[in-house]
Amino acid sequence: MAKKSLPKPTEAELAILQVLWENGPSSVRFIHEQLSQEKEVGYTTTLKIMQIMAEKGLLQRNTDQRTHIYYPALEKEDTQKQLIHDFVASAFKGSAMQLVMQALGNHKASDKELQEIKALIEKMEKKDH
Amino acid sequence: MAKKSLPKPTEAELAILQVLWENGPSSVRFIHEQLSQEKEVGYTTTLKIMQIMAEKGLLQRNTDQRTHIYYPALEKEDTQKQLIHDFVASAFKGSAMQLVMQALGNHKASDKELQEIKALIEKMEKKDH
DNA sequence: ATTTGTCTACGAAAATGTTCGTAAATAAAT
DNA sequence: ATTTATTTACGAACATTTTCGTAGACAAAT
Repeated sequence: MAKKSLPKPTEAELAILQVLWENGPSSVRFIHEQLSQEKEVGYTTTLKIMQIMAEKGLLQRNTDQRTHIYYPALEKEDTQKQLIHDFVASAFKGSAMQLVMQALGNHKASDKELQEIKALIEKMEKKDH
Repeated sequence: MAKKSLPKPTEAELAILQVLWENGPSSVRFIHEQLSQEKEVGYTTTLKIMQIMAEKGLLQRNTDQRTHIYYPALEKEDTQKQLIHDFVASAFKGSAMQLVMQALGNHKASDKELQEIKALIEKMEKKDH
Protein backbone atom coordinates (compact mmCIF):
# COMPACT_ATOMS: atom_id res chain seq x y z
CA MET A 1 0.00 0.00 0.00
CA ALA A 2 1.02 3.58 -0.52
CA LYS A 3 3.05 5.37 2.11
CA LYS A 4 0.83 7.91 3.85
CA SER A 5 2.21 11.35 3.29
CA LEU A 6 2.75 13.33 6.44
CA PRO A 7 2.03 17.06 6.75
CA LYS A 8 4.88 19.50 6.54
CA PRO A 9 6.14 20.34 10.03
CA THR A 10 5.57 23.86 11.28
CA GLU A 11 8.33 26.05 12.71
CA ALA A 12 7.76 24.95 16.29
CA GLU A 13 7.57 21.34 15.22
CA LEU A 14 10.78 21.61 13.26
CA ALA A 15 12.60 22.90 16.31
CA ILE A 16 11.52 19.76 18.14
CA LEU A 17 12.53 17.50 15.27
CA GLN A 18 15.98 19.03 15.28
CA VAL A 19 16.48 18.13 18.92
CA LEU A 20 15.31 14.59 18.25
CA TRP A 21 17.57 14.28 15.22
CA GLU A 22 20.53 15.27 17.32
CA ASN A 23 19.79 13.34 20.46
CA GLY A 24 17.64 10.42 19.48
CA PRO A 25 14.42 9.35 21.22
CA SER A 26 13.70 11.68 24.10
CA SER A 27 11.21 12.66 26.76
CA VAL A 28 9.22 15.87 26.63
CA ARG A 29 11.25 17.07 29.61
CA PHE A 30 14.52 16.70 27.76
CA ILE A 31 13.28 18.33 24.58
CA HIS A 32 11.89 21.16 26.61
CA GLU A 33 15.18 21.74 28.39
CA GLN A 34 16.99 21.92 25.08
CA LEU A 35 14.50 24.30 23.55
CA SER A 36 14.55 26.49 26.63
CA GLN A 37 18.18 27.25 26.00
CA GLU A 38 17.18 29.01 22.81
CA LYS A 39 13.92 30.61 23.82
CA GLU A 40 11.71 30.80 26.86
CA VAL A 41 8.68 28.61 26.52
CA GLY A 42 6.31 26.83 28.89
CA TYR A 43 6.66 23.11 29.50
CA THR A 44 3.09 22.37 28.54
CA THR A 45 3.58 24.23 25.29
CA THR A 46 6.32 21.83 24.30
CA LEU A 47 4.24 18.92 25.50
CA LYS A 48 1.22 20.04 23.54
CA ILE A 49 3.09 20.46 20.31
CA MET A 50 4.67 17.05 20.66
CA GLN A 51 1.26 15.52 21.29
CA ILE A 52 -0.07 17.21 18.18
CA MET A 53 2.91 15.92 16.23
CA ALA A 54 2.14 12.41 17.42
CA GLU A 55 -1.48 12.84 16.32
CA LYS A 56 -0.37 14.04 12.91
CA GLY A 57 1.96 11.11 12.60
CA LEU A 58 5.14 13.17 12.62
CA LEU A 59 6.29 11.53 15.83
CA GLN A 60 5.93 8.10 17.33
CA ARG A 61 6.05 7.47 21.02
CA ASN A 62 6.54 4.73 23.52
CA THR A 63 4.05 4.98 26.36
CA ASP A 64 5.15 1.98 28.39
CA GLN A 65 6.61 4.22 31.05
CA ARG A 66 4.80 7.13 32.58
CA THR A 67 7.34 9.37 30.90
CA HIS A 68 6.64 8.89 27.23
CA ILE A 69 9.56 8.64 24.84
CA TYR A 70 9.13 10.31 21.47
CA TYR A 71 10.97 9.80 18.21
CA PRO A 72 10.54 10.94 14.60
CA ALA A 73 8.37 8.83 12.32
CA LEU A 74 10.60 9.59 9.35
CA GLU A 75 14.33 9.68 8.77
CA LYS A 76 15.87 13.10 9.02
CA GLU A 77 16.90 12.95 5.39
CA ASP A 78 13.40 12.15 4.21
CA THR A 79 11.94 15.09 6.06
CA GLN A 80 14.68 17.41 4.86
CA LYS A 81 14.16 16.24 1.32
CA GLN A 82 10.49 17.13 1.51
CA LEU A 83 11.27 20.48 3.08
CA ILE A 84 13.77 21.32 0.37
CA HIS A 85 11.25 20.38 -2.26
CA ASP A 86 8.59 22.69 -0.81
CA PHE A 87 11.08 25.46 -0.20
CA VAL A 88 12.44 25.31 -3.73
CA ALA A 89 8.93 25.37 -5.11
CA SER A 90 7.86 28.35 -3.04
CA ALA A 91 10.98 30.51 -3.31
CA PHE A 92 12.91 29.28 -6.35
CA LYS A 93 10.23 28.49 -8.86
CA GLY A 94 11.19 24.87 -8.64
CA SER A 95 14.83 25.24 -9.57
CA ALA A 96 16.89 23.38 -7.00
CA MET A 97 20.04 24.36 -8.84
CA GLN A 98 19.28 28.00 -8.38
CA LEU A 99 19.00 27.36 -4.68
CA VAL A 100 22.30 25.50 -4.66
CA MET A 101 24.05 28.31 -6.47
CA GLN A 102 22.67 30.94 -4.12
CA ALA A 103 23.38 28.98 -0.98
CA LEU A 104 26.86 28.19 -2.18
CA GLY A 105 27.57 31.75 -3.23
CA ASN A 106 26.34 33.43 -0.09
CA HIS A 107 28.16 31.13 2.26
CA LYS A 108 31.78 30.90 3.24
CA ALA A 109 32.69 27.29 2.72
CA SER A 110 35.80 25.60 4.05
CA ASP A 111 38.23 23.86 1.72
CA LYS A 112 37.07 20.55 3.05
CA GLU A 113 33.45 21.33 2.31
CA LEU A 114 34.30 22.44 -1.19
CA GLN A 115 36.21 19.21 -1.75
CA GLU A 116 33.20 17.20 -0.63
CA ILE A 117 30.94 19.00 -3.02
CA LYS A 118 33.42 18.52 -5.85
CA ALA A 119 33.54 14.82 -5.09
CA LEU A 120 29.77 14.63 -5.19
CA ILE A 121 29.69 16.40 -8.51
CA GLU A 122 32.27 14.03 -9.96
CA LYS A 123 30.13 11.14 -8.91
CA MET A 124 27.06 12.67 -10.48
CA GLU A 125 28.90 13.29 -13.73
CA LYS A 126 30.04 9.70 -13.92
CA LYS A 127 26.56 8.40 -13.30
CA ASP A 128 25.36 10.30 -16.33
CA HIS A 129 27.43 8.12 -18.66
CA MET B 1 20.89 55.21 8.72
CA ALA B 2 20.39 51.49 9.07
CA LYS B 3 18.38 49.59 6.52
CA LYS B 4 15.06 48.66 8.05
CA SER B 5 14.75 44.91 8.10
CA LEU B 6 11.58 43.64 6.53
CA PRO B 7 9.54 40.75 7.86
CA LYS B 8 9.89 37.35 6.30
CA PRO B 9 7.20 36.88 3.66
CA THR B 10 4.51 34.30 4.35
CA GLU B 11 3.63 31.53 1.90
CA ALA B 12 0.90 33.51 0.19
CA GLU B 13 3.15 36.55 0.01
CA LEU B 14 5.94 34.53 -1.51
CA ALA B 15 3.65 33.32 -4.25
CA ILE B 16 2.97 36.94 -5.13
CA LEU B 17 6.64 37.85 -5.02
CA GLN B 18 7.43 35.05 -7.45
CA VAL B 19 5.00 36.44 -9.99
CA LEU B 20 6.49 39.90 -9.58
CA TRP B 21 10.02 38.55 -9.89
CA GLU B 22 9.10 36.90 -13.15
CA ASN B 23 6.99 39.61 -14.70
CA GLY B 24 8.10 42.87 -13.21
CA PRO B 25 5.79 45.54 -11.78
CA SER B 26 2.19 44.43 -12.09
CA SER B 27 -1.39 45.22 -11.21
CA VAL B 28 -3.39 43.20 -8.72
CA ARG B 29 -5.48 41.96 -11.61
CA PHE B 30 -2.50 40.49 -13.42
CA ILE B 31 -1.04 38.88 -10.32
CA HIS B 32 -4.40 37.44 -9.53
CA GLU B 33 -4.76 35.94 -12.97
CA GLN B 34 -1.39 34.27 -12.67
CA LEU B 35 -2.10 32.88 -9.23
CA SER B 36 -5.49 31.64 -10.34
CA GLN B 37 -3.79 29.29 -12.75
CA GLU B 38 -2.29 27.46 -9.82
CA LYS B 39 -5.07 27.64 -7.30
CA GLU B 40 -8.55 29.07 -7.05
CA VAL B 41 -8.62 32.21 -4.98
CA GLY B 42 -10.81 35.30 -4.75
CA TYR B 43 -9.68 38.56 -6.30
CA THR B 44 -10.04 40.51 -3.08
CA THR B 45 -7.92 37.94 -1.32
CA THR B 46 -5.03 38.69 -3.61
CA LEU B 47 -5.71 42.39 -3.31
CA LYS B 48 -5.76 42.24 0.47
CA ILE B 49 -2.51 40.36 0.74
CA MET B 50 -0.79 42.77 -1.59
CA GLN B 51 -2.08 45.69 0.46
CA ILE B 52 -0.74 44.07 3.59
CA MET B 53 2.58 43.51 1.89
CA ALA B 54 2.72 47.18 0.99
CA GLU B 55 1.97 48.08 4.62
CA LYS B 56 4.74 45.80 5.82
CA GLY B 57 7.12 47.32 3.32
CA LEU B 58 7.57 44.18 1.26
CA LEU B 59 6.05 45.85 -1.78
CA GLN B 60 6.06 49.35 -3.14
CA ARG B 61 3.32 50.68 -5.33
CA ASN B 62 2.56 53.41 -7.74
CA THR B 63 -0.86 54.90 -7.12
CA ASP B 64 -0.89 57.52 -9.85
CA GLN B 65 -3.38 55.55 -11.84
CA ARG B 66 -6.54 54.12 -10.47
CA THR B 67 -5.06 50.69 -11.06
CA HIS B 68 -2.12 50.56 -8.70
CA ILE B 69 1.12 49.01 -9.88
CA TYR B 70 3.05 46.98 -7.35
CA TYR B 71 6.69 45.91 -7.26
CA PRO B 72 9.01 44.30 -4.72
CA ALA B 73 10.86 46.56 -2.31
CA LEU B 74 13.90 44.28 -2.34
CA GLU B 75 15.86 42.50 -5.02
CA LYS B 76 14.88 38.91 -5.55
CA GLU B 77 18.34 37.78 -4.49
CA ASP B 78 18.19 39.69 -1.21
CA THR B 79 14.91 38.12 -0.27
CA GLN B 80 16.05 34.68 -1.30
CA LYS B 81 19.21 35.12 0.72
CA GLN B 82 17.20 35.87 3.82
CA LEU B 83 14.89 32.96 3.17
CA ILE B 84 17.79 30.57 2.75
CA HIS B 85 19.27 31.80 5.98
CA ASP B 86 16.08 31.18 7.93
CA PHE B 87 15.47 27.87 6.23
CA VAL B 88 18.95 26.61 6.91
CA ALA B 89 18.63 27.64 10.53
CA SER B 90 15.30 25.92 11.03
CA ALA B 91 15.89 22.72 9.10
CA PHE B 92 19.67 22.27 8.88
CA LYS B 93 20.91 23.46 12.20
CA GLY B 94 22.62 26.34 10.47
CA SER B 95 24.71 24.32 8.08
CA ALA B 96 24.25 25.73 4.59
CA MET B 97 26.67 23.15 3.25
CA GLN B 98 24.47 20.34 4.46
CA LEU B 99 21.61 21.91 2.57
CA VAL B 100 23.72 22.23 -0.56
CA MET B 101 24.78 18.60 -0.37
CA GLN B 102 21.24 17.38 0.12
CA ALA B 103 19.76 19.56 -2.59
CA LEU B 104 22.51 18.55 -4.97
CA GLY B 105 22.23 14.88 -4.15
CA ASN B 106 18.48 14.60 -4.43
CA HIS B 107 18.23 16.49 -7.68
CA LYS B 108 19.04 15.47 -11.20
CA ALA B 109 21.30 18.17 -12.53
CA SER B 110 22.21 18.72 -16.14
CA ASP B 111 25.83 18.73 -17.28
CA LYS B 112 25.61 22.44 -17.82
CA GLU B 113 24.40 23.04 -14.31
CA LEU B 114 27.14 20.91 -12.86
CA GLN B 115 29.69 22.87 -14.87
CA GLU B 116 28.34 26.11 -13.50
CA ILE B 117 28.63 24.87 -9.97
CA LYS B 118 32.13 23.65 -10.57
CA ALA B 119 33.06 27.04 -11.93
CA LEU B 120 31.64 28.71 -8.87
CA ILE B 121 33.62 26.41 -6.62
CA GLU B 122 36.82 27.14 -8.52
CA LYS B 123 36.24 30.80 -8.01
CA MET B 124 35.63 30.33 -4.31
CA GLU B 125 38.80 28.30 -3.93
CA LYS B 126 40.86 30.99 -5.58
CA LYS B 127 39.41 33.69 -3.44
CA ASP B 128 40.62 31.82 -0.37
CA HIS B 129 44.25 32.43 -1.34
C1' DA C 1 -27.45 59.82 -18.29
C1' DT C 2 -27.74 55.31 -16.74
C1' DT C 3 -26.13 51.02 -16.29
C1' DT C 4 -22.47 47.90 -15.93
C1' DG C 5 -17.89 46.70 -14.75
C1' DT C 6 -13.43 47.36 -12.27
C1' DC C 7 -10.85 49.03 -8.72
C1' DT C 8 -9.49 50.12 -3.80
C1' DA C 9 -10.49 50.15 1.12
C1' DC C 10 -12.23 48.19 5.10
C1' DG C 11 -13.65 44.92 8.32
C1' DA C 12 -14.57 40.74 9.94
C1' DA C 13 -14.93 35.65 9.61
C1' DA C 14 -12.40 31.34 9.04
C1' DA C 15 -8.35 28.65 9.30
C1' DT C 16 -4.04 27.60 11.23
C1' DG C 17 -0.51 27.70 14.68
C1' DT C 18 1.09 28.73 19.39
C1' DT C 19 0.69 29.36 24.15
C1' DC C 20 -0.40 28.06 28.60
C1' DG C 21 -3.59 27.21 32.81
C1' DT C 22 -5.85 23.62 35.23
C1' DA C 23 -6.93 19.01 36.58
C1' DA C 24 -6.02 14.19 37.31
C1' DA C 25 -2.80 10.42 37.79
C1' DT C 26 1.38 8.70 39.31
C1' DA C 27 5.81 8.82 41.43
C1' DA C 28 9.17 10.54 44.71
C1' DA C 29 10.41 12.65 48.96
C1' DT C 30 9.64 13.61 53.73
C1' DA D 1 0.80 8.51 55.37
C1' DT D 2 1.21 12.98 53.68
C1' DT D 3 3.18 16.25 51.05
C1' DT D 4 5.61 17.64 47.05
C1' DA D 5 7.01 17.09 42.31
C1' DT D 6 6.42 15.30 37.67
C1' DT D 7 3.80 13.89 33.99
C1' DT D 8 -0.07 13.54 30.69
C1' DA D 9 -4.48 15.21 28.92
C1' DC D 10 -7.63 18.63 27.82
C1' DG D 11 -9.49 22.88 26.61
C1' DA D 12 -9.42 27.37 25.72
C1' DA D 13 -7.24 31.86 24.86
C1' DC D 14 -4.28 34.24 21.83
C1' DA D 15 -1.74 35.29 17.62
C1' DT D 16 -1.07 35.09 12.88
C1' DT D 17 -2.44 34.26 8.27
C1' DT D 18 -5.82 33.69 4.79
C1' DT D 19 -10.16 34.34 3.00
C1' DC D 20 -13.75 37.01 1.16
C1' DG D 21 -18.15 40.04 1.37
C1' DT D 22 -19.61 44.69 1.06
C1' DA D 23 -19.34 49.49 0.06
C1' DG D 24 -17.81 53.48 -2.34
C1' DA D 25 -15.10 55.66 -6.11
C1' DC D 26 -14.26 55.79 -10.65
C1' DA D 27 -14.33 54.31 -15.55
C1' DA D 28 -16.34 52.21 -19.60
C1' DA D 29 -20.17 50.81 -22.23
C1' DT D 30 -24.75 51.38 -23.74
